[in-house]
Amino acid sequence: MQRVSATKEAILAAALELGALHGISGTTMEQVAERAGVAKGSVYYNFSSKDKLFGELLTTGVSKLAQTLHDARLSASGFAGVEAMVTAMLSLLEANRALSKLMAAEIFRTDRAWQESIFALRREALTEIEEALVPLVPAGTSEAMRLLMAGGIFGATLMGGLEWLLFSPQTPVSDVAAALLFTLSGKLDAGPTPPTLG
Amino acid sequence: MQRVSATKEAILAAALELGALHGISGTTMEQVAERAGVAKGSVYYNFSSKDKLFGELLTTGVSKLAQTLHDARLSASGFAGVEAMVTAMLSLLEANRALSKLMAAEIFRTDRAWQESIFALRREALTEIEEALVPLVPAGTSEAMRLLMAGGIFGATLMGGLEWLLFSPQTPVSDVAAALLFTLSGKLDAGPTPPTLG
DNA sequence: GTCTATAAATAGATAGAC
DNA sequence: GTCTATCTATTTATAGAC
Repeated sequence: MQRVSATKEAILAAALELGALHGISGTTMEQVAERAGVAKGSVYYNFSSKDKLFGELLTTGVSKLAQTLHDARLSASGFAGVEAMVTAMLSLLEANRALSKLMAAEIFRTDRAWQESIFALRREALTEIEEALVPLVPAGTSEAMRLLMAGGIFGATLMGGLEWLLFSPQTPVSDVAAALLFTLSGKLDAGPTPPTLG
Repeated sequence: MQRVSATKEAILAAALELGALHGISGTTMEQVAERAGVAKGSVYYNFSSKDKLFGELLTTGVSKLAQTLHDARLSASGFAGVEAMVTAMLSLLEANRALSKLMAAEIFRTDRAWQESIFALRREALTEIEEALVPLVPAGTSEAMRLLMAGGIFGATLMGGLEWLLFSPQTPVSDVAAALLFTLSGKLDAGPTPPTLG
């Protein structure tokens, strides 16, 4: 009584790897079928269109990322919460390299069929970080500013993580987390300071 | 005695806008020609292939980014140098939104014809940031660690910048810079500390 | 230098046998 | 559920008139 069939799993895995290598538009359904070890007809039997296939892939992936950040945020408070989120996100990137590359390339696209749901999930992930920042920024800081900061932390982790996985994958995750957190610590770590930001 | 013809300029501009909207693989030479107001034959007269066209576009763009970071680094020392680089990069992103989106989507692709030159230029940009970090990190910090930090700062600026331009473009660049720099200040700003990083 | 027309290959998607 | 075969449209690229 498995949730999804083995064929569907194989198709999703093939699409993920090919999408990370060549982008979504650069990946053909024929290639997906070949890599999954099935015929193209079987791909269309499981996914009615290319958009549906990659939409499901990305929605699931970003959703998992948001959930990971949520769990990490609840695991610690103060700056330790941010540390936990960065570290958990790095581990997720390491365990899902293909998905990470795909996300990085697709997260700002504005012309996809699945755009709305991805944007909503991305916002969900950012909001997790933003909420962890509330007690760490000056009292008068607006939510918009906190979201920009959250975007920065998210971007630092995603790009730093991809830099790591592509160009120095032998570095242990703890070192990468330490490097990224070093650039983030300091004022955040010191707790609330007088309001100087809009 | 212009360096490039008006037609070539129009083609490059059209390719840039369309590439930012639909990705490179998702943009056709026919669309580029139409948007540039020329026939497809004229596009191929100026660029022998689609790869050459987008390769030139990206190479020029990332090169400009590296140059911008270089100039900003020389304009100030210490943490002020990092501040100058982040602010200059944000201004560049704002002035070249389409290029920014294209870069974000393409900078980690590993299957492009122009991959090597882009990777070299990206590394050049990162090295600019990395050099500015030398006097700001603990004495024993390795170059690899500094490059990871640089990747984080680069990613924070790129993603924070795109977040800004896509979702709250009314925010002035100074506020965005302040938000991103707030998360980066602190330990960096405080100068060298005892070596605790590999 | 710019155009139209077209070649040659490939894409997403469907039909229908098994 | 999975396959082969195929339809239709699109894509990169070229040829050759102007």
